[in-house]
Amino acid sequence: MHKSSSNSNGPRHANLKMLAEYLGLSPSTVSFVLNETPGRSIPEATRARVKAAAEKFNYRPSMIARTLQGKRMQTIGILLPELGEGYHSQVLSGVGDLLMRKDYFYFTVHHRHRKELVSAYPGLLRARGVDGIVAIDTHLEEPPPLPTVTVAAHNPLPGVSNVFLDEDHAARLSLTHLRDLGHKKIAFMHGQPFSSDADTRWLASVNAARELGLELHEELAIYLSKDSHSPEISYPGIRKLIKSGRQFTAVLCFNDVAAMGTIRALHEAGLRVPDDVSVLGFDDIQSAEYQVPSLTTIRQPLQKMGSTAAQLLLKKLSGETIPEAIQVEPELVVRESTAPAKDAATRSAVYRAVRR
Amino acid sequence: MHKSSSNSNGPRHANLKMLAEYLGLSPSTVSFVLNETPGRSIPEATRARVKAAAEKFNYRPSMIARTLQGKRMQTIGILLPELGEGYHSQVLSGVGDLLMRKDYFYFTVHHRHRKELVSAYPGLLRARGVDGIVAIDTHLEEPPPLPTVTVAAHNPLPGVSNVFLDEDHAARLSLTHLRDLGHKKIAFMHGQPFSSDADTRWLASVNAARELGLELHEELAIYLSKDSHSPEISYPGIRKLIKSGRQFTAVLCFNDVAAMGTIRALHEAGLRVPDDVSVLGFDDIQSAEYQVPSLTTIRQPLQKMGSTAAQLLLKKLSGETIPEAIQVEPELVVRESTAPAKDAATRSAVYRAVRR
DNA sequence: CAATTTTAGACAAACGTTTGTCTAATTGTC
DNA sequence: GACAATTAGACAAACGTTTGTCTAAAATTG
Repeated sequence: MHKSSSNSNGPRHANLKMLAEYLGLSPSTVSFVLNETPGRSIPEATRARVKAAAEKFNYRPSMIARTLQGKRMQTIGILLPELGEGYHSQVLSGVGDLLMRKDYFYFTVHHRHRKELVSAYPGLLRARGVDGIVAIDTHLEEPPPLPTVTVAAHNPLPGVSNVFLDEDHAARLSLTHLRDLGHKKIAFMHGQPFSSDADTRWLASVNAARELGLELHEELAIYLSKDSHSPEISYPGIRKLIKSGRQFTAVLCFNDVAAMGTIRALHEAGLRVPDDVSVLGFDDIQSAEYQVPSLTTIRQPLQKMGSTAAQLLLKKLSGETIPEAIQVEPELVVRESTAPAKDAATRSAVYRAVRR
Repeated sequence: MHKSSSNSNGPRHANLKMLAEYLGLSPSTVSFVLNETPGRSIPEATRARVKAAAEKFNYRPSMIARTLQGKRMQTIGILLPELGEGYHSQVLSGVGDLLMRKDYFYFTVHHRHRKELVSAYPGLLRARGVDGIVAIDTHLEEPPPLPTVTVAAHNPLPGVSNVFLDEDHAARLSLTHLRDLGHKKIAFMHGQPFSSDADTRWLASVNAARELGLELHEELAIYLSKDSHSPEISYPGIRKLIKSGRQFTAVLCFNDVAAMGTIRALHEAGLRVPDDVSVLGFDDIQSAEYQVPSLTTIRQPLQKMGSTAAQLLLKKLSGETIPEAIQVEPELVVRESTAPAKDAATRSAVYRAVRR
């Protein structure tokens, strides 16, 4: 049970005291040299000796002890719903990349939308000395006890900056594209209720549709509910829609993953994309470009949203004032999964053929 | 520049001393109660008072201070080449999931295969108090100064356990499948040199091919080199192969992502998968199932490899002896991207047609 | 040369815990 | 009732840093 010397059996690891003793100096002096503390006069000769010794013993100051002194740990905590592929991991990668570039380390904690976890984690992170928090697509009930920046927040919180997509712009981009291709009967998808974007995106679509003079048929709405990040989320909904016999020439998907499931469901029903039905994705995740057919989609700059959030948090930590709302712009990426709508007659024929 | 009260202006956060003062007890007594330290007699009444106060002030002991005392931080560091989608993030998700279940936290650090980073990170992690390291697909030159478990290690290291796939089994599975479908002219892919699996997988394929009486033509070999995790890695290689006019009826891909690029390249050349060419993936990443056509692939239990590695590390940390080599078994997942080989005559005709 | 300033560094407190040792009061035993 | 044993808790050292205060020696000034 005891561990005497957990791994290497050397004399633990070099610390300030050992270094000081070896050099015949006091720990404080060594500390001054290594931190280049201003206002302390240490001759160059001594500085050199100290640095050489630090190098020799591969000394690395304990962040732990340093943090106990009230200094920054250079560490932040990232809260997100889920590990694995898709939206979250893209944002995470943006956050992580920037943090590493700035010599920050980070904890990743996932909560699967469970309230107890979401509320417990900030405290646990604080106990581990993190300086701040980035929360991605996470429903925070109250501002955490640490400087925080959110990405795709579920609700505005005082003192917490939020990085989010311009959903109105996104909705206009996607619906304009479909309208220009002649689509009128468009199936819509509503994201899972636990997704922060679900309602705003839906609302934005409704507004944009009205603006563009497109009708929105409730019978063509698909409500996602499955808590999954694989394409199966949209599969049953699309199958049901196909079986219902209702006509549609395009599907506006909640995200690219849902678009993949949609394409597969259509494919299995003998409907070709984009010849028979156009499919529009959302997010532009990495694999969107390499699907067959490649996905036309609304690109969210996910990595950039992540890095922006991280950057803002670091600024906040260094005392700067940062804006509360940071809106980023989407972009329409036209690929193969959308095409001009067929006229009604052709469509009906296809439908009859397909439904047997 | 100074920060007086970085965030909330309350009296910082509850600590042992404050709690003790409030209760009229010494910090040690409070500590004994909260940690249920055995061998200390504290009457139930006092215990209740302490617990109530801790609750009231939302007291959370500082892991920092605790770790300084030599206790475990309940934190591990995860080393991997890259953030984002694919192989690494699946393994990461397995590791992260298990760690969170065990109330461990973790740092993720990525190094992009850069040597200086790989060698610097273990020390930096130690300075932050991590108890151990999981290194995924990472080329470690020497055993880190902390208990370590690797996944898909590049080279064996003394005292470091490694979780890896049974590549011979995998090669037999894939080549048997292709042989049974009648494929003889099979294009092979060699992974990027920085990928730990590249050589072993190649060698395993060569061996399995010999075993099964399949010939391996060097002209049908594709060498990946691009440091990317998008399907573009295989795209140029396949295009070149097609242009060369060499005949092949199947492509054995290094991974699913490469398979996606392969399918796309074939598709663009007017070759249908699996009708004209069968494509076999490797890994079975989440989206493999939802490609069109869905990928036949060799499943690596990536999540499980991650969780196994994490589990082993925790065991090691608690003093148990763990095996040095943990081999996991692959599984053939047959989907749509492979089909019986067409006979040579048909193939040639197709080729002529395609090449114009 | 005496007085002052600067230099080079030591010393000690503090950060928030854990834990070994100590003590006063209470309880139990004969 | 005298003694021992137990109970309830205090006290202090330690972990590895940082940092404010102090001091002896050296250098500068008049």
